[in-house]
Amino acid sequence: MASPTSTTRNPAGRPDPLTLEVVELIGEVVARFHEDYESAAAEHALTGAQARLLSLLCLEPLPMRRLAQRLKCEPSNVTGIVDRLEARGLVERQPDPADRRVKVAAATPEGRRVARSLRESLRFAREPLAGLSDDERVALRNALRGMLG
Amino acid sequence: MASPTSTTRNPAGRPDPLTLEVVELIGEVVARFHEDYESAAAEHALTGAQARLLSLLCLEPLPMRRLAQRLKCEPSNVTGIVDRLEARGLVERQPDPADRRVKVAAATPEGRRVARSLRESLRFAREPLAGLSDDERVALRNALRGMLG
DNA sequence: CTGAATATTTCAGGTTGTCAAACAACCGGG
DNA sequence: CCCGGTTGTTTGACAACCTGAAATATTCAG
Repeated sequence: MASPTSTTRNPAGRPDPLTLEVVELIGEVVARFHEDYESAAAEHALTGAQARLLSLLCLEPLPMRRLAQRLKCEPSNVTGIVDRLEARGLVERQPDPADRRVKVAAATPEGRRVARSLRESLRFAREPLAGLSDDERVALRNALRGMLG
Repeated sequence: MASPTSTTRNPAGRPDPLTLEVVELIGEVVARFHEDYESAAAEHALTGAQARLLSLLCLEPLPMRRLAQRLKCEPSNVTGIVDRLEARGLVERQPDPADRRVKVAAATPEGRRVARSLRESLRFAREPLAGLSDDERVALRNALRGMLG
């Protein structure tokens, strides 16, 4: 379809050096991101899983089932995580008037406060991003969009 | 020091929309990366932690202590992971002739084979990267380098 | 030689994750 | 209406990961 001689197409067969380097770099960024996320969560006495779940619930209340889908894990696993957050008053289970089987998990005001504080303490990508010029940030955004699209 | 009116500098104070979007995008890339890594590991009957440790040992044998440093966890944790890999013949503990306290973990030939197969099955970043042009890949590489520098 | 420091392991305890089974509630067809 | 199948949540048993403290063995400095 495209370029006559080389470039642009990279069929999984033989990874070119550029792609390899980018993969390597992404690996490092992922590692740092995770590190920072975990330690920011720990500063708020949360585990990574608890922080992710709480952040989700701060956007909107969700039934346990949907929560499991978002977190890509089994619903039975979500039960325990919500249990622990509920025991600390950061989350509560509400009955769903439309379907008495489902329990909707929602962040409490305290939970939202903790989540906000958590979000603000996340320097993970902000700090390294500060070292980039606007042009570089735009290029980065476009490349990332392309990867996800 | 730098730009007169705006751009380039972004002191953590007020995150601009561009930075916010990039942070969001990085979050998604990180999530996908992790997903793919875990499932690639699972295809080889490895957990994520086991896959990371085995990959490290394929570069060079390492004492338990250093392994813990690389994995950013406690040495007592490494004991168990190496135990399980050793039970499957993928890793072995060797005595260090220079210091009888230390045990050096090394990948076995079988371990190296599994690790190679694992590495090859990692489509995580390769596939999304395939959708990018060379120019975009170069821009992405430069931005990532900038973030890590 | 003695005592402090280091490398590894063991143990107890907590969190995350899976899977199978139980239970309640919904829903559609007789 | 009621019955059977499906769906949402929880519970239980189990494995892995992870931490912290204590035990053990070895090194090293004085």
